[in-house]
Amino acid sequence: MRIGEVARQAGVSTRLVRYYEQQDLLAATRGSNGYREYDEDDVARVQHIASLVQSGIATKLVKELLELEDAAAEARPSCPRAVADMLATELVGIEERIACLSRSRDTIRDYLARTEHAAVLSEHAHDLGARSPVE
Amino acid sequence: MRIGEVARQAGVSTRLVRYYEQQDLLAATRGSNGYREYDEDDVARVQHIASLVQSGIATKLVKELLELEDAAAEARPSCPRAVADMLATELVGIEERIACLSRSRDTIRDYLARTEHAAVLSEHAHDLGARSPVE
DNA sequence: CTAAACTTTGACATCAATGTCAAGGTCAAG
DNA sequence: CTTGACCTTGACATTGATGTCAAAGTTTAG
Repeated sequence: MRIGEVARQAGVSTRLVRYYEQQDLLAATRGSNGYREYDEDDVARVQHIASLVQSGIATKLVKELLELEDAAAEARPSCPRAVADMLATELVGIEERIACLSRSRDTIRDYLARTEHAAVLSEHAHDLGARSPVE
Repeated sequence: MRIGEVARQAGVSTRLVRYYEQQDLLAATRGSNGYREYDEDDVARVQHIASLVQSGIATKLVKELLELEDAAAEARPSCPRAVADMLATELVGIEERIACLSRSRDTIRDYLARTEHAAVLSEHAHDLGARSPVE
């Protein structure tokens, strides 16, 4: 599949797909004509990247995260102490974001639930499971 | 307390505090000398704003969220259908970010737990409760 | 073959969030 | 009173994530 298709399926612009590649977050094989070629996994990867970036994760960190996932297989990975510290720091940053967003999610949900338009909650029904603890 | 102190306590630059005020996210009383004056609640508000912005929430939306929280008291708020729809849309956006960040959090945790530096997890100990479901 | 739709690279534009610097007022300690 | 630390406003610079446009090659449908 070519760039236009992957962009459409992932819901981003082709510009961004190229940008992600330029930032080393994504690799594409090239056809003999020079066109980038992708598969379904790439669509998922692009979606993942876009989500992370929209969540305020800098592309530099996104790259690290993707590498961690790619290397998820390794049973007992080894990394310099400094890297582990950095990751731990990023981890708390991410945890803080989650807590913060969870709070806002609850705020919106509670608000909507009390308006006369509570119905929109079930329309845009997503995962209206039990309120998860703020973690 | 003045701007330098609130900025220090909230962990942001004074520049940002003024920026937030300019974006109507924050209000300050003014002393007779023209200096902005804040209290502890403002520190919390600034921290909250900064967290939201760092989570990729645009200031325009942050403003909406803060207004919702401020108006949390109203028992049965009324809002135009269009506003409710907009909030519902933002809600799913936020839920997606939470899911995405939760996944990355798990990735980092799992990775660190398998390295020889698993200790950093308890050092930067934060809330190491049971892994919450990805919601 | 031709026209429309796509792709490539590269440059330039934009927008939001921040930093930084300057010129001047305020305040507190010595 | 003077000096250093802090505050004011305002302007300008930067950075990251994007959009947009242009010139040129490619592919595909008719």
